[in-house]
Amino acid sequence: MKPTVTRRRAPRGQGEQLHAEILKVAAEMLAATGREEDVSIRAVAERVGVTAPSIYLHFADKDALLDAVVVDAFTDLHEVMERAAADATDVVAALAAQGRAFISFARSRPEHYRLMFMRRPDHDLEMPTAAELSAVAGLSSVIDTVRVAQQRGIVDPADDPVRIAFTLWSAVHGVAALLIAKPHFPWGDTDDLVERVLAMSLHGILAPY
Amino acid sequence: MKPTVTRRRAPRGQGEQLHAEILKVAAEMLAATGREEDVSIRAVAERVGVTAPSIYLHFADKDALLDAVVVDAFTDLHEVMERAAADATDVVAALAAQGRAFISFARSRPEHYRLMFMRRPDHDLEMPTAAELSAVAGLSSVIDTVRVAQQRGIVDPADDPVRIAFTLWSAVHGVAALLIAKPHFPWGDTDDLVERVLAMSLHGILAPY
DNA sequence: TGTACATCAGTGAACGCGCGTTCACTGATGTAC
DNA sequence: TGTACATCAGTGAACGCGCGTTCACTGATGTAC
Repeated sequence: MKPTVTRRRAPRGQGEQLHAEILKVAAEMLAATGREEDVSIRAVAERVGVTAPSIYLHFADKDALLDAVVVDAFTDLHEVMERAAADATDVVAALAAQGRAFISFARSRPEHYRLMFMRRPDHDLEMPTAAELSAVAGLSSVIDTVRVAQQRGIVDPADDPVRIAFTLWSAVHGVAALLIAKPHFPWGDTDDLVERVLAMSLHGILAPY
Repeated sequence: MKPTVTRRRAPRGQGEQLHAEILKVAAEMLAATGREEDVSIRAVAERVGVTAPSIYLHFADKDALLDAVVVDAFTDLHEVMERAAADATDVVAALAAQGRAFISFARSRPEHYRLMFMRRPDHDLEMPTAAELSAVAGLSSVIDTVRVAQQRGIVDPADDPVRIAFTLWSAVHGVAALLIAKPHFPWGDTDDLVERVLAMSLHGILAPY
């Protein structure tokens, strides 16, 4: 049971350090191996250089560990979306940029994305929790952009910005999820497909009302 | 290891009967329990009224069994899509009907849909196979409808109907997949969301070119 | 400055579990004579 | 028509596996005196 890589034991107040390292390794392994099931408590422990039971000093159980990874990913996504909107010069460009950013986040971290948006819903059955709220937060920047578009009269101001955002979200999630799930499908130029989805969605939303 | 439900042994030429029954039970269990991992060889065998090893008389291994379920589901989807197009009165209505049919197939058989379109891609790494080809087939009726729309001049005839179909597919998959993955999310009226996605997509596709 | 002691981060061994799969077999079914 | 036999659908027991998790513990670290 001895981990192959040994590490120095943390000094007194430093328990947090191992917590962070476990989290980082779990996220890395998930991204690398690509299979949620392969990120076992034992494997994470070994990679960190610690025995399996010591994981439980920092996380209640395996679900808690994965949840923490997901929360981190939601935070990252939120940041990415905010930045995309900030860099754009006009509203329509901002919406397109956010869509593009969302999809490229998904494609660059497919296994994180999978846990965030494609996982079986057993987990959030009981609780809306941090992860769920962050998901909403990830959306919040799109909702903001839609609101601006409404103020400019580019999008129907009488409509509900939240539902418009959900609609756009569906489209970008669709292409992202398909590309992740079926990478060997004969898509042709995938970037072109992404652009087509964005163009279709924006045309559809901006259509004269 | 004795199955709790006993069944008559199949007469000589009738080996096929058990094959079909295993397939049916596997599909049912998948739909009912909702978790791919819970559909174990042992559980299927018990439900059929047979011991686990006899599954191997009919399917090479667990993957082969699940693949067979998926192939069946693709066949059903293809049928649903064809029928939706046939019942519509004009091309635009046909496209909308196909989108609606696709999404409602997904929502009525979420676990089958998950295996069809949301599964980790390990499986089709080596082979495009029956399942993949059926997926294309499921799409083929949409491609046909798009072609008709192009002939009528409703959609840009210079564009590639296959890529247009992929784009539409992304949108409908998006809303279907989100509703399946996050049933507890505060969507509001989900049917309204579906209609919005369809309206947006069709507007986007039919936009004056 | 030196020693006894409390703290608590991390260990090692073990648990029970259900899984997919294998293997040598059994015994009902159908056939040949 | 009756009997010996071949076929092959299905059985029962066992395999090795990796998993999440528990529990009593150890021993380095820091503190009190």
